[in-house]
Amino acid sequence: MKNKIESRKEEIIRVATKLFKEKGYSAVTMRDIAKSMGIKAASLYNHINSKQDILKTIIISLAEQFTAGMLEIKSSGESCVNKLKAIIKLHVTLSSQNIYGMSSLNNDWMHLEEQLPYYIKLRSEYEDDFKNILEQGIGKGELINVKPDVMMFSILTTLRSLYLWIPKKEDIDLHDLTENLSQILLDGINK
Amino acid sequence: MKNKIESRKEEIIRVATKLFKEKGYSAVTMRDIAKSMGIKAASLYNHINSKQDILKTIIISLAEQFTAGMLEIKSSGESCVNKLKAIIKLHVTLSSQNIYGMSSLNNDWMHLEEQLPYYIKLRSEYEDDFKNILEQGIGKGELINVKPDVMMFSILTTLRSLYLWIPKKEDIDLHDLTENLSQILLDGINK
DNA sequence: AATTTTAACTAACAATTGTTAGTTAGTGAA
DNA sequence: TTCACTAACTAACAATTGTTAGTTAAAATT
Repeated sequence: MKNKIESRKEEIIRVATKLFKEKGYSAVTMRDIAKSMGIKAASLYNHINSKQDILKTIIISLAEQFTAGMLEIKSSGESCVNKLKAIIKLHVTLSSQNIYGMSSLNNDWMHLEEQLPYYIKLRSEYEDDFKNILEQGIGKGELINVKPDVMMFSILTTLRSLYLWIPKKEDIDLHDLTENLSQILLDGINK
Repeated sequence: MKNKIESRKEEIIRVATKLFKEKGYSAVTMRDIAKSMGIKAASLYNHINSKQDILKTIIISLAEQFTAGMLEIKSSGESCVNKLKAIIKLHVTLSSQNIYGMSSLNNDWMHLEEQLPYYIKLRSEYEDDFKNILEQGIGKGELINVKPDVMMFSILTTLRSLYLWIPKKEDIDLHDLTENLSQILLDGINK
């Protein structure tokens, strides 16, 4: 059952994810998805339950990967600065592996229906964990004493937008990117 | 003709802008907009030409304000760091005055039709100007020598996402926010 | 008072939406 | 060979979409 080769269902989700990034969930029709695969819209329903379900699969799977990553970082016992570097790396990794899906995660989460409260819970907990790390860093004197809200917003929105930027640089080295981002986000650009 | 009081057309645009932020352009119907105003969808067409036209008005007007702001900064003769601070202030100002419209600018620009090339031109030029300032800063030794692409991406995506964050803090002082952001974006958070 | 203008309305349109029902050709297992 | 299964198809559906036409009551202008 679980083959290495892509199942038809996975293909639908992959194609849909790319279309969702280009036009947004609401502007993509089932006929668009079908046409991209060279079949008819009705045929999609042999493999998936609904359009909603495609979106849910994309978003929840990604959100849970971020949650799992944060859990590991949180309990790593590293310094706060190292935890922040690990968060940066987590975003670079997941974003580069899911450049299309990140768009739905960022822009189409409000079109989740039953799963909306669950998504919001995951996101809130992620942000709380992030903020806790920053607050500890301030408390221990590792970080400057600026409002952790503003700090988190600034860093997290940069990381959340990585998907917009990674595909533009085909030759990009992800390790370099992680290093450069860490430097910029942690130490600033001012000499 | 040009009264201080809001015209019906302006009211439509204001209401639509808010709905576009909540659900995205494609998911908002003319009947949604009309319902929010307590009238019927057909009545909207006494004041506006099309749904497209509402989006165009929102996005192009905002994009042109950013272009105008950048033009002023570019030719100010200030140091690069001060130019960057001015850009931060520009984004805080325009974002706080247009928290709903910024969402369309960021997420619904691809649904522009005739005006899409013009929008893309404005955006490219803005980013080129931004990058030039960074490159000059590096050349003069004001800024650290990291890829200006990564620097611009990091700062600009933070600034472009301000609209998501400003409304959450009702008591926010915009001057404080500008200062905090300048510190974080320019000098980092590492002590 | 007569008129034009404004801005709402109802009714309808053609196109498009997500989805279901029923059918059919091909594939692997019994 | 027979059988069940897979995955495509055509046809259709009810609902919703942006928009237009024609009407009407009130307000502004003459």
